[in-house]
Amino acid sequence: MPELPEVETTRRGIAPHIEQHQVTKVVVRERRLRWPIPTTLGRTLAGQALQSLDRRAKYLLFRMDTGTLLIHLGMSGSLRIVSPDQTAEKHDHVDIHWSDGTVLRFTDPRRFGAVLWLGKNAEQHALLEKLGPEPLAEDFTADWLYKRSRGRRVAIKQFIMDQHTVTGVGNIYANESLFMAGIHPTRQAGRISLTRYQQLQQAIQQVLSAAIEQGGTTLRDFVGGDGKPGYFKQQLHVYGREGEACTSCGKPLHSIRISNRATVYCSQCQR
DNA sequence: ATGCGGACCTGTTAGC
DNA sequence: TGCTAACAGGTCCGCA
Repeated sequence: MPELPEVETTRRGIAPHIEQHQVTKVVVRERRLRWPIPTTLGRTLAGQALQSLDRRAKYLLFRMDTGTLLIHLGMSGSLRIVSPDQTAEKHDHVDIHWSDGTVLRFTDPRRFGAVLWLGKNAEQHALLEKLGPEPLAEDFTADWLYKRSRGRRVAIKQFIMDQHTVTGVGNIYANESLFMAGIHPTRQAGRISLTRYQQLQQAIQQVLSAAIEQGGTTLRDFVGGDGKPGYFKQQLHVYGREGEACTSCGKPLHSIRISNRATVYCSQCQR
């Protein structure tokens, strides 16, 4: 489900409700996620205060007194603030209870998500250590994209969806960014000029910032921490629009699959 | 090192 | 109406 804008929307939605509060207990109903939820999680978290809720790539990082709790939403995960008396549904796998009575509920039908305790030195953890730059930070530059791509034959779309190239770009925003930059999604990453990488770097930043402003993209069921859907869907130019007219030139949009992911583009505007 | 395909899951929808 | 297949916002891992 969630790419960077949806994760960021979630973070902003839930942070004000739980920051500076203490965990009272953790209820785990299903620990079989991407990796099993540690059986000691409740004991580890109980009594600890949340100093801040950060995001790195698509990971939410709960900075606690003695370390970091990592949550990834996978394809279908969501986090919501619920009232303590709200009964749990089928896929509500984890509840974290806080000192003021609020409950943070993790829901994930497909169970591709993750809930892991990283302890101290979280940034050295294998999942975080080798991530690329944050797309909205200053170290995400056209130069970095250009240098990293030399000699690489992968399709540019796969290249920018690689979290070691730049974090947070998933299938929707990869399609949208390439359309905005006028780059054909199958073009080899190593055969794109610095000038075009400048356009791509800007396109990624514009698409992601606009999506964050709109509260993310809701295709079917994404809701932010406040339970509201995202409105960026109205601004999608290519994703989910195969066969429809290109918003720029009017030609019907093409649809192909790149590494088994739906890829939509305009053969006229993207080269 | 790079690149590819399979794996992990459930739910919804399209097609017969 | 019911069955089956394809597809869905992610990414890790093993193998060539």
